[in-house]
Amino acid sequence: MAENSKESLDEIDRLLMRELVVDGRATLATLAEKAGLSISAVQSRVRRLEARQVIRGYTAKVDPEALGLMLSAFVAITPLDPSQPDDAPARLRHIDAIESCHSVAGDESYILLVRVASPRALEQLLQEIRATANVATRSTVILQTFYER
Amino acid sequence: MAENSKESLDEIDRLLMRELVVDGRATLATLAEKAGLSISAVQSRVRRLEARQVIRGYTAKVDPEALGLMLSAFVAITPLDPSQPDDAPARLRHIDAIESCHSVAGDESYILLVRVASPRALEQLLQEIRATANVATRSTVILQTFYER
DNA sequence: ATTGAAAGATCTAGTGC
DNA sequence: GCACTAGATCTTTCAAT
Repeated sequence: MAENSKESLDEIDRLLMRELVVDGRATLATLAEKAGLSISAVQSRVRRLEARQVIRGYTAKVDPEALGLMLSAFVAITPLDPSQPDDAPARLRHIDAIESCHSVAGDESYILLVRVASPRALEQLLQEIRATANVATRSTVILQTFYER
Repeated sequence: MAENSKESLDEIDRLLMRELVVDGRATLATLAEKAGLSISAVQSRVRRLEARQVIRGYTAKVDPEALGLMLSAFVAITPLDPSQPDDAPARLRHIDAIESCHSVAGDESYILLVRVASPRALEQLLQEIRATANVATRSTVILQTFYER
């Protein structure tokens, strides 16, 4: 994980990022007004934040249930063979249903967040995960999501 | 959680959403080209997806570590007093460090994802969570995030 | 680093099919 | 539901400070 900046972020940078998190399509004109700067000044700041990868990109927030992904779950995974190199995250990367993958300091090695259409689809996904990465899985089904920011 | 559409999404809607998840700032012209439709047609579809809340908004993806939030953790919480109404998510909603809040079908009632600057800040946050919602907490520190889509 | 201004690209709203 | 057009708004680029 390389460091990505020599200079730190000032208050205006933080303001711009806060605004862009709230509205990823905010125009430079809007941002300039809130920051009290000219459009060009805001533009160069935003481009710099993007180049430094402080801002990694922009995305639409989509309702998973609207896409038919009615079931979400945390899946904790434990490698079964300690003698093998543990490359589970790389092996699992191609599986679309896996939204995030973290290594953790807990009973298990990794925690995934997955989204599927149905309990049946979760079962199939777990089989795929176990077969692909040679791991045991422990799943915690999400009943309701109150907020995700 | 009310249903939000009578008509289902067609292939073009799905294409547009995929593109907008990859690039939340994609222009209507770009989307129109990929969809093989006119700009107006794409515009009305995107506006309709937004109105139906299939697309819930747009956001900049910001590197938490660039903001000084060096430590992320899952926090599982258990209400301590079953005789009280369980409104933990509402009580915790105002805490900025909490990125997401789900109720789950597992040993605990809720799982939060939190981001803080340091172990010391995590300790303070846990105290705040326990005091605010009258709950026990069990934390799992994230060592590395391989991907979050 | 910030400003200002001009040219080009994009969005929006209206019309008609 | 889709396409086309015109006017408004936004972004980009560049010279200047």
